[in-house]
Amino acid sequence: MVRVRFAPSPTGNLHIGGGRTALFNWLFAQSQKGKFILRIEDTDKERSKKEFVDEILYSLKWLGFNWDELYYQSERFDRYRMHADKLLKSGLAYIEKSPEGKEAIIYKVPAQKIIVNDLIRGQIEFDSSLIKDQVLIKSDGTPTYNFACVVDDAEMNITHIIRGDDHISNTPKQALIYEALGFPLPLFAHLPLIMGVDGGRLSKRTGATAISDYRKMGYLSEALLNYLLLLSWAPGDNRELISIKEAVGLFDIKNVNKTAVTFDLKKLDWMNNQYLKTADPEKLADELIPLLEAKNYINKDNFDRRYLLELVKLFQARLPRLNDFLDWADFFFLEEPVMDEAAVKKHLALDLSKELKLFADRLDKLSDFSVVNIEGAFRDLVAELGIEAKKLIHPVRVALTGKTIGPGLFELIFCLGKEKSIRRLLKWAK
RNA sequence: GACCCCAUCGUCUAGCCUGGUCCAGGACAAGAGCUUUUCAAGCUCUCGACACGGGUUCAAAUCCCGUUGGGGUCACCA
Repeated sequence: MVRVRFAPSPTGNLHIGGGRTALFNWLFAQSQKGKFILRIEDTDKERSKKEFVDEILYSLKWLGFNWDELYYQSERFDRYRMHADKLLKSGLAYIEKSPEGKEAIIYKVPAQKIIVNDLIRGQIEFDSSLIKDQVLIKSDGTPTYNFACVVDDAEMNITHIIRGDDHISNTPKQALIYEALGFPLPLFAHLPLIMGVDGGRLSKRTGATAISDYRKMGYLSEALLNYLLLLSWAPGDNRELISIKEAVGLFDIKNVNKTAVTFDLKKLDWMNNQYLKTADPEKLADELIPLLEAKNYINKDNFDRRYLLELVKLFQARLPRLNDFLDWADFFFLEEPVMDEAAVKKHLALDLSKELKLFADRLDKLSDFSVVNIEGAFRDLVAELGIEAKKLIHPVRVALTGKTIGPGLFELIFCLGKEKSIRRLLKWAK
């Protein structure tokens, strides 16, 4: 039975790289009908924080990863100690005393060739004579990463270790410890690193790094997952939109690429829009409600949900991020639209009092205020006035929304309502 | 610096294992146009890559070697 693990350290949020590692582990487990184990590597008492543990678990759930088992290294110190003592007894490790008299347990690294077969990269060779003796248990009694990691992976029967490229150089050190402890070596697969647009490591300077930041910006988890999936893996048939469920059936770890990749926000935006287009408006509305309330656009205990759903439908196909709805659709919630000065200058500089008054009047006279009738009234009016439709469409749009861009004008007027539309039109008719 | 990893359009990739069907395909971005209503939506088109040098071979993006370039690791952090 395949058993993989994702082992984050709660010294920070779950970041993009961690999310991707979790994704490939989870995907591999699902595709192999194996188990996905979560292990919190909280041996560093100073830097590990409960809030980060909570944040990581929350982000993993948001991404849709459910784990079969959960462990905390801080609860397993006796296991590490036991195995270290074993190595001490067998003479493979020794004690080193610090000037203050504290004792650390050090593993004596033997000089030998170490060959590791990587599922993605093939054979990798190392020469352990280049590796210095490794601390197993620090003088404060806590285990080091490489030691705790091996003890846990072995005791938890982990069969495949799928992790970032940056761990390649830890692999020979760990392989030696497996051997010393008498544990069988698991299989390894090292994923290429995700770089920022500057070519260096993904950092806050080059953009948001935490998974939760992307959630807060209005990215759908399905879109982020799909994007992350395509970073270093492709189904081979030129398809880009692949649901995580579908990916389970198509995924093969051997097809994962070796090259480091760049995290490109532009493509993520495109992908997010693709998912937003077909997303359930009910679900989108649920996510927007707290945000709209924070802006005082609605009162969550007293608002028209059906109306909000109409607005969501009006915008969802054109939003890169769900949160853009807040700015793009603000004029529906505000008493008066926020006017874009450049738009006013471009489309409302000329005096259109007559035309706007007439259109307001036609709207007022509609007994059935429907999209079709609104458009009909508008088309009739411009025909009578003998002007091009767009000569009036743009000014009307700006008067109503304050913006030059947005959804189709007639649906927009329908959603805005007769009264509000007329009031905003007349404001520009002297 | 030492060790390790990597190398197809600006970016993500297909092709590479099993050499010929590739003067290299797709997507994002960019540019142009269309959409008698905008664009940040949609449609169409354009631009654009096998890092370099040697081999092997009738034939190389594909195999081998080297160079260059990029990245990672060298903690009693994980």
